[in-house]
Amino acid sequence: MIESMIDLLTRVVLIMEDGGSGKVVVLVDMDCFYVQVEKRLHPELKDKPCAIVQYNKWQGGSIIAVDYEARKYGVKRSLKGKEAKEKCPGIHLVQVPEKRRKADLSNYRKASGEVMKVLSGFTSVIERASIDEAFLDLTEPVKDYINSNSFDSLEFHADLKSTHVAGCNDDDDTHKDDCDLRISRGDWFKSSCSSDERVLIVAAILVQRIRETILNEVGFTCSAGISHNKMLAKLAAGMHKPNQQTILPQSQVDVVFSTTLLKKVRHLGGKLGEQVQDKLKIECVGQLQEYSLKVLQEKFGLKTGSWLYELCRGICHEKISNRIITKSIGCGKNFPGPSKLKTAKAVKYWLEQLSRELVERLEEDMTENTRQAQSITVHFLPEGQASSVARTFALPSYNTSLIVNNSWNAINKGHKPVTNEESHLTWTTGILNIHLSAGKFVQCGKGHMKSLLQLMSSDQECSFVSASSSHSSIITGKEVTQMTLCKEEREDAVLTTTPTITEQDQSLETSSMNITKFFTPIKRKGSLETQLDRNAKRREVVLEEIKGTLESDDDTIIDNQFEAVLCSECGEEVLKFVLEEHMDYHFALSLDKDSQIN
DNA sequence: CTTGGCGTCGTCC
DNA sequence: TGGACGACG
Ligand SMILES: Nc1ccn([C@H]2C[C@H](O)[C@@H](COP(=O)(O)OP(=O)(O)OP(=O)(O)O)O2)c(=O)n1
Ligand SMILES: [Mg+2]
Repeated sequence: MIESMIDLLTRVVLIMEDGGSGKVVVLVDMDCFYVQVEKRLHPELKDKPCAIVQYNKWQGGSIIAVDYEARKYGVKRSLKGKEAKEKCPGIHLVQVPEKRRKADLSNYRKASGEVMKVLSGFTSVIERASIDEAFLDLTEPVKDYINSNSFDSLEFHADLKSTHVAGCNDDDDTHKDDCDLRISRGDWFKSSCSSDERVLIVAAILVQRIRETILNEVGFTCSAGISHNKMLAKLAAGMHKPNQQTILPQSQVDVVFSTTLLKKVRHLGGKLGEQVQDKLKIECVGQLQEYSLKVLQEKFGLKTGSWLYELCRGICHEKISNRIITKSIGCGKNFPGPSKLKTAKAVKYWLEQLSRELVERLEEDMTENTRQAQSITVHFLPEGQASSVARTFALPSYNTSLIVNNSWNAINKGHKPVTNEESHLTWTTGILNIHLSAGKFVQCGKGHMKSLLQLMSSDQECSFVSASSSHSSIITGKEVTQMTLCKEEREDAVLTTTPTITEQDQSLETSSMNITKFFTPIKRKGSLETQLDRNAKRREVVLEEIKGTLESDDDTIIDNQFEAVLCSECGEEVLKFVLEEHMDYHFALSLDKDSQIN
């Protein structure tokens, strides 16, 4: 009787563990990503120790990515270029490209897009987690693979050359030799008769294939973690790098967690992790199992408490959203100490630079993803303040002047000039950071067009799925007359943040899409101009743009020559009869920027 | 110019 | 809703 009770309880626990869910979650993480991007561009650097720096004027610039050769010398992120040279004299430092006097990350974003596109050929459920990471839900592809392939377990061993199992004997780095992984992992493979573990082995075969495809098609290596949820997959991915993959099954959670530092777990790398460590006097995630749900909730709150309670048992309900493009597009710049922005002119200049970059990226985004941002948030950090201030305004069209103007007004409201010397504004306290971010995207367009990327990623058969099972399910005939707020593609798993024990209904068809309409509402200013007559026409164009914006701004209608208007280029009050002269200033500004592009 | 600089996402209120 | 803040890459 008592035994059967215990048995029942054990079953309940097993079901609650994510291993019991049968889900397969993978994190793909590119190896030293920016370095690989630059090495692809400059193949002569391939076998050299290498790091990426931005802004090399001060102390040789800051390092933001380091390859594995240079890491051997102790070079790491956040070092100055100078310091890296001291540690590794042979290191090659590649600078981040600059445009408009700021770092330009577009190369890396594009490369990231290439990777996401390859990934989307393998499963319809992908979440872009960062510029170089994506979570994949391989639950369905694994099922399909099992249903369409008769395999014997020996085949696994041959296929899984770069695969580790977290917490196994050979899993620490004590053996660096080429010990035969098939033998060293053999025991685990043999004893892995639970279906949860079997699906992870199958997943490893698929992931190996995915990684090979990425290498062949875009030329980058990556590492991967293979498990049942995001937390475990992320943890596993970091265990063996570069160019390797790690399985972390539920059965290995306890042994792995007994030595895993709290801060290594996703979301515990910051203040919360420190709090947990300090309040409970523990170091490793596994030690959290000693505490009851009640105690954890008392100490850390209801939500965080139950999250911790499950987390330390390998359970994590975090949803994998279906999205391979960003939900916001932003750009910003710091102006530390000596370079802080002290004058209105300086602030306006940098607003102009940032707005131009933003509009450029937004326009590319619109053609690529048939969507339009509806709002801009400007963040700025006044000297002396602990944190930055944010103000949001509507973005009716992709127009640089409008963004500059509204941002300037926002900054002026939150940060009044303290002194006004000789007709130009001077703040005694400067601006240390400005950031512009566009968001609230709406899908747009007429007809049932989809972007190229969406078509290729969602509508096609998964690459390793046999022809027997079809995932395609195109919803037709639905009328969409307005632009629709961008939402993630979903109709799949029901995942709650509470530990409900629900059998996942994994229906066969998983790829549905938003019905979108084709849409081309934005005027392309000067798009037909040739390079030759560009400058000749430029002035006119600038003037027209400025006037156009002035008139379209409700509170800046020009009535007579002596009225002061808010210039939409800079937000400054300008008398109408000096407006033209004032615009010369903006014209000069625009030429300045053109010259910086080259 | 002390963990930098630039960029994303999610939660809380 | 927007805005502050945390966490991450
Ligand atoms: N604080 C950070 C962290 C990362 N990155 C950029 C540069 C990295 O190349 C890329 C990916 O970050 P990762 O943390 O994944 O680091 P790497 O890919 O460079 O190395 P690893 O092989 O350890 O993943 O993001 C950055 O600019 N600033
Ligand atoms: Mg990486």
